Amino acid sequence: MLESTAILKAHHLKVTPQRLAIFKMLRHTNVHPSAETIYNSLQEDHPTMSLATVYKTLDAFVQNGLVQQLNLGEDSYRYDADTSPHSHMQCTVCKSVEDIEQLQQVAPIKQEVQELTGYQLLSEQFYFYGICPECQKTAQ
Amino acid sequence: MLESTAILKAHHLKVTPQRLAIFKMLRHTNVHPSAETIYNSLQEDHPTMSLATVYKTLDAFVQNGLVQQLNLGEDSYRYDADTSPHSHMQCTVCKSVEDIEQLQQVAPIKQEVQELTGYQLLSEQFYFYGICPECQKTAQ
DNA sequence: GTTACTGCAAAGCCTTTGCAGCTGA
DNA sequence: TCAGCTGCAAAGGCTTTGCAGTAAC
Repeated sequence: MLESTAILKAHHLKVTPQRLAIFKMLRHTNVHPSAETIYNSLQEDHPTMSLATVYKTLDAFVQNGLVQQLNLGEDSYRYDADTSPHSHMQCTVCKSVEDIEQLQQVAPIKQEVQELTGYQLLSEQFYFYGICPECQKTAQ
Repeated sequence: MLESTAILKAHHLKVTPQRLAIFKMLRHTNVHPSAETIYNSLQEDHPTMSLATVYKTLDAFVQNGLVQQLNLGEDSYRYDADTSPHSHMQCTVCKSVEDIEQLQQVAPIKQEVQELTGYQLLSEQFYFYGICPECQKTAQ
């Protein structure tokens, strides 16, 4: 994995401790945190960092394609440092979000949409909702 | 098409002029309006109706499965009276939203996700983004 | 030395809530 | 009648903005 500092520099973003902390945290988690979650989890190491800085930083990352903003129909956005094209799945019980990488069936559906609509397709977001294996066990 | 009044009654919703107006408007449009758009377009016929009533009404409709709430990553939600399972496509230029009905490739991707994740799949939302035929012409 | 970022507070915006009065069934 | 809806105003919650001070380069 490339060094976080190098990636920020490559995008002409000034490397500050706050930015590094947010970026590294996002790259090392798979929980798809919200701005508030990020803020809280960095409170201990960066007690003076403000929520506004988290938002501004996340915005800068999204603008530069370093992070992807997820809109799962909750009250707030979630953020994902995995920028490869992939889908997301949310458990309707525990609200956790999982990445679904490399679905074979994405290409055919994109092609069908393109043929059907005449749109010049730029991107897509697939959100799946269901009950995760863990919560299925608990329910029994 | 079933009468709007009958549909509301069937869901034990009191039939008020405001609700009828909102429901009919949604059933006769394909622009996927926001709460504010609905409010504005009904101002002439229902000048005393408040935005809060629009929100409360839309919430009641969504709870009863009469209307579906769309989350396209804009500042506000959009609403769609077409409750059949279908996908949505938004033009990134003119921001218009189109329904995409009966995609053949939805079933295979759902099956792939189910097998891959072990989730009990409940629902899904597919959002496509691109440039519509109209805007493609304009750009040339 | 500049440019751009941080942090605080305040504001913005969409949406929800509380409540008194009204109305549909 | 009376449960439930409307409309007004106020509040809520997430996110953005303005600005002075500060830090990165």
